[in-house]
Amino acid sequence: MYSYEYPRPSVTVDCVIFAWDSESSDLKVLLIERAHNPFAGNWAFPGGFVDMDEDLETAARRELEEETGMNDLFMEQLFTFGTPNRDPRGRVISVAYYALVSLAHHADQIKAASDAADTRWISVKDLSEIELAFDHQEVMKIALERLRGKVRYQPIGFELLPEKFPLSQLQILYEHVLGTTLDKRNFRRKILKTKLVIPLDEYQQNVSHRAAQLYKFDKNKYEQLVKEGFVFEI
Amino acid sequence: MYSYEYPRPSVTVDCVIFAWDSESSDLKVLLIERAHNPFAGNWAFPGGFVDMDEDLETAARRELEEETGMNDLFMEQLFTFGTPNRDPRGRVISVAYYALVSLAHHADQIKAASDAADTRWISVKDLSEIELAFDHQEVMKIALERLRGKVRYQPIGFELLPEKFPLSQLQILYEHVLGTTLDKRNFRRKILKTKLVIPLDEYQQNVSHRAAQLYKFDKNKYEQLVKEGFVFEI
DNA sequence: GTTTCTTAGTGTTTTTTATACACAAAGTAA
DNA sequence: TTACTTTGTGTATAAAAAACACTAAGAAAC
Repeated sequence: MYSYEYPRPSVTVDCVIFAWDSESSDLKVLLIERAHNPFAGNWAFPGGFVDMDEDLETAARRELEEETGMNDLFMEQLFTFGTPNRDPRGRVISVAYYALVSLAHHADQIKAASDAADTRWISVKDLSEIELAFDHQEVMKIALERLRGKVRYQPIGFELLPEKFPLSQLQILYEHVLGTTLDKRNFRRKILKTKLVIPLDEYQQNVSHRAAQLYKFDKNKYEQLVKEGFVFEI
Repeated sequence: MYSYEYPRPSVTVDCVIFAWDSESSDLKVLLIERAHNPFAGNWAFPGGFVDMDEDLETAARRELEEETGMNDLFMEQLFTFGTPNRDPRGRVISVAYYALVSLAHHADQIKAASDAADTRWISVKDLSEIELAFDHQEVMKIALERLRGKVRYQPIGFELLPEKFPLSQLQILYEHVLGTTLDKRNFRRKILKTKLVIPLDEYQQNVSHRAAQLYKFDKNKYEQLVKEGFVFEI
């Protein structure tokens, strides 16, 4: 154990908050423009210090709620970044989390947050051209890899969609995250075979073409099936 | 940033060092018996404080080398544990890593380490009956889940075997880690189809039955194939 | 109100991959 | 020489993945 005289690192949490924008079919992340140095004017993931009596995930959820107004989102620890000079002010070890949220579903809450002058949803595909603070480009890279890897064997894609969605939206989401194209018939067959999506007696509204049937994800059924050894796979 | 008066957590690294004992076909981890309180007499994973100017992985590799005498092992960040009261002495955040090593291959170095009175290789299957310090049972659980998950889509099983091994050893290793039985012919076909194992003109020695042909893993070829988009899968 | 445009929704065939399964040959020990 | 243990090998069946194209619905434009 360090003596009290011995310097200790600071410990922070950072949150990569992914959102799927159904309108524009675009994967976005929430970024904050830094007002002060270091990296004033650059963008950074929301984050902050971990309180001394606070659990890491609790701290991450607190940051998440502060920025989006939402709790109870899908959230998972991503990676811990601790390169000695990642923060010029001193030794800062950052435990990164990533969260998934549907932009359409929570449009109202999120809008409040994103209306703040210094907070913005930025498309993942534009991110390489933006100056990110600290090692947040690296954080982003690892978050994307994780999302890509995980979406195939855990039904987390649904966390990014509104409660009710057409299957085409789900397919487009998968295609964007995985960076591939998928055959419509094969994709629908596969999804429906899992029995994890429930068809509703509702249809898309305000579209200028045939309206698609809406479905919802049956999370309870999934959790029950997992206990029985079921493994989701796309 | 915390002011210097504000208390900060300590940050440690802990290493779950997995080894495969070919002799007894047994998966083991390296544990240290604690001499002092808290948890005197209990077993714990090797670990220690991160120096202020030291990278996290560097710290983990330093601990690993101190305990096993080996460097350059397969090692990966596992998870960061930070529940406020996981260490009764104060707030300690532990970044856990896991490493893979072949017991047979490095028998000499490891023996030196494991000969120390307080250091021992303990079979994973006996671990639930052993009193582990801190939250190390939880660490163990997560390390095993990771190993099980990862072994199927990354050729890390080879890291646990000696340089030259018969295919039967590889199969037994997979069966133990995955907790299943595998068909010999199908398993061999699958492994050979990847072209990642090179058959040698050498055979098992000192066995009281027909000696099996030895193979070695072609790591360079694997890394090259990965660049071309190859995905290992068992 | 007919035409145009866009997206929804649906089956079958072929190819690939996974699974199930058994016996002869090698080599050591008794 | 016999018994025992482990190696090493092929085929047939079942399941899953991939490839592929047209009709129907509905809104918008003319």
